[in-house]
Amino acid sequence: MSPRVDVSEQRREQILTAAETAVADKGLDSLRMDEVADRTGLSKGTLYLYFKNKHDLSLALLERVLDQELDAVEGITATAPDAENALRAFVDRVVVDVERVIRVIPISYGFLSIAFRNRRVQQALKQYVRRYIDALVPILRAGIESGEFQPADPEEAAIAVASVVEGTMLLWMYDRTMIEPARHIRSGVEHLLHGLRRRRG
Amino acid sequence: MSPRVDVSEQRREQILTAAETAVADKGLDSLRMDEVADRTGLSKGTLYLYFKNKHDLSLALLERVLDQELDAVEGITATAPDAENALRAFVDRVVVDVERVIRVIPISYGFLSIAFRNRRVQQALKQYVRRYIDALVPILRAGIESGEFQPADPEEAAIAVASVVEGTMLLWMYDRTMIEPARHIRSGVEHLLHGLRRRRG
Amino acid sequence: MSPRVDVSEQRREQILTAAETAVADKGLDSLRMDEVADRTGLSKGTLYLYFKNKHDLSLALLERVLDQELDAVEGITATAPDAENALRAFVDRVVVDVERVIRVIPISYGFLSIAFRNRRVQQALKQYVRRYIDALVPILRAGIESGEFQPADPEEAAIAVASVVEGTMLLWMYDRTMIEPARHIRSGVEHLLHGLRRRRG
Amino acid sequence: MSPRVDVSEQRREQILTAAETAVADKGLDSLRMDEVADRTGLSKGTLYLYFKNKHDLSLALLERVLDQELDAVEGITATAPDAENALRAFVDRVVVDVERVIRVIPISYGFLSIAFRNRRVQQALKQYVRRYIDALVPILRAGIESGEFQPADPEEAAIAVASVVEGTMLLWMYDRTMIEPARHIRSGVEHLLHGLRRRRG
DNA sequence: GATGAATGAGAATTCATTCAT
DNA sequence: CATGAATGAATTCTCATTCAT
Repeated sequence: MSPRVDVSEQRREQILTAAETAVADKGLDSLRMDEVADRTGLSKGTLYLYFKNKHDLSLALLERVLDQELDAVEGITATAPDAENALRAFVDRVVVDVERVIRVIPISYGFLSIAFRNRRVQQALKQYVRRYIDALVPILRAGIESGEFQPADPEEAAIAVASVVEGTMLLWMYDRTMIEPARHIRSGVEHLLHGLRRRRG
Repeated sequence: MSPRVDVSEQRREQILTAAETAVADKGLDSLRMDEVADRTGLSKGTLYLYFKNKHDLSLALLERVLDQELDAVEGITATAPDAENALRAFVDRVVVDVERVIRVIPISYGFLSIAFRNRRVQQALKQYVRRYIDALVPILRAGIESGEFQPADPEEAAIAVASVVEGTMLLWMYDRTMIEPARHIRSGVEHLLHGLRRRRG
Repeated sequence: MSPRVDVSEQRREQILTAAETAVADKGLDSLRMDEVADRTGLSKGTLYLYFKNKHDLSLALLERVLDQELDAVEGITATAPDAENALRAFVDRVVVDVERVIRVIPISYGFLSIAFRNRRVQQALKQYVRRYIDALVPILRAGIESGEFQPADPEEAAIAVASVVEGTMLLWMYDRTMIEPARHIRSGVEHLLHGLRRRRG
Repeated sequence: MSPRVDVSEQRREQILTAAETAVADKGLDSLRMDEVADRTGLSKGTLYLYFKNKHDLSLALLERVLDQELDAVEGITATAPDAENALRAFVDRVVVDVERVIRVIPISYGFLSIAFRNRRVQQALKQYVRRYIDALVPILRAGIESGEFQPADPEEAAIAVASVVEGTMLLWMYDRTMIEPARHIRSGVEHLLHGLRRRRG
């Protein structure tokens, strides 16, 4: 809204974008400051004007990746008529940007191993799950409260859905030929839905 | 088959065990040949008698971790009376071993980002999923064929179960306070079971 | 001579004062243009309008420190009745601003190691000693010529006095608990005085 | 005495010697790890096997310089018949290796500015003064107790002597043409001696 | 087989200096 | 005059790998 956009913030984004591409191309452990500089067209020294050190840049990258991920997830406005369709809408949305996800998901995985030791990583990851689950709980609660779903703990159900989504993605990382993310996420969630659904008669 | 176990194989195991502990303590990216040598009590040069280079050692480590994981999973002899209880036995076994898993799981995650670029890593991970699913399929097929479960694709159902197990574990890595692996793996699988179960009447 | 002090000169002083504080706080080798800019409130570029480069700034700093030091020393108007008391007045004056000295003395010391290699530093330091000794020689010469002191070379005696003063200060830098500058400078000079004094009888 | 000399200690010495020469040639602030490596004929990496980092190497250098200095000072066995001649012997010895001193003294000076901030430097410098004074006190005490010198505090007198020696050296660093260390240290100490001496008659 | 001292290519980081605005 | 973002050469430091013993 301000007439002059903060150049500094643009630079950070520019650098993070370059870093993200570099990581997507070569892996987190092959990330080199030199290469980030090259890809931005900036000099190496400039990177250090915006990030204290390489570690700091990496963490900022993780945070940005998770944020974008959450933006996608939270942006799902369930305009669906019922919980079941809301959940399907959710899955559709997740499945739609599987392409983007595959580029950046390994970034998060690369950080899992330091999550125990680094509070900032820990915070970022925790917040991610928290918000992810928080996006799902209302849908499930609505279904349970309306009687569309069987009685259940909404958070546990949300965690089940999230684990199917994230777990399938993970299996897909393991084997990209065996797992088809769109299909298997859908079928997994359908199985859950089937279990959740109230039986008539 | 020789009565005398190859000393050389013992050495490899000794080294891999040291490396595994090192990675569990400090993360894959902080793995140093120096430290492996220290933890083994061997000299640095000796490591190179048993592994071509660091990369080779890391891959051997990944393979060993996945193998041990599979040994646990495949060792589950379903002596259960029906598919439902066989699945529960499976989950119980997985859950029992969560302590060990948490130590070594980040090792696999650390390799996910290389999987695209390294065929040997890719093979190891693929095989892991393949065998994991292969351990589940028979249980589900039996249930479906016996009419205990509703008609479904056994492999898809197996993938759903696997994704719940692995996905919950992943979420747990993200947030160890929010997720309780034993409880949430069980409740996730119960939701699936509920969906799979054939409705009577 | 212009009624209006040169703004430019004010800026230089402002910068040198900031630099002096920075050096006092963190040592000469930790002096950073960045920090001088910060402490001045000026921009880094501006520093280069007033000093050709960092080296130039450092030298100006040395010269200013030595000048201030000399101002203090030369400002001692010996209104004393005799040489002995003139010398005591000198010491009193030196001792009085030990607090200021301790802040800036390390600055000179930091330059000693460059003195061999840099003519300008050398000139500044030489001039300092020259004027320091020149401030003392008249006092000692007066004492010697009046018969108050024994026959001696006035310059050698002046150097002895200066070495006690500067040497005690140096020892004090080495160990601030063992040496008390005021007390030990005084006692050192008293020993010299005692030796200089003409014996009666 | 052990049949096999510790190579590791030799290497440290070798490195420190190279560093000392480098510092003597170009000043402490121009010390480069690269150059030390070149001068030793070792590789850069090797330096880091023996010293944690550059700072650590510098401190070891300071410690070695001060130790050698003290070895020289403490090695003065006063076989002199009286205190006065013992003191002269002391001065003679100091004066004799002025050549070596001039090479290494600026090293200590370079550290004075961080003495406030670094405990290890502080300890090294403190110990230096302590041992320096401790080498002088016995001579002066003997003279005072035997009645050769006038009543005085032996430590204060020792500090006076030390300040003349170190102070003259310092002035000499300031101006190498004006000060002749041998001559002016001698004349300074003679003035002190004259003051200390008991007057007859 | 085993050792561990030495290596050196490669990466991160620093900071005086410049220059377009 | 003043600015401060950008630079990049210079330096420190790391660590997998080798090899003489």
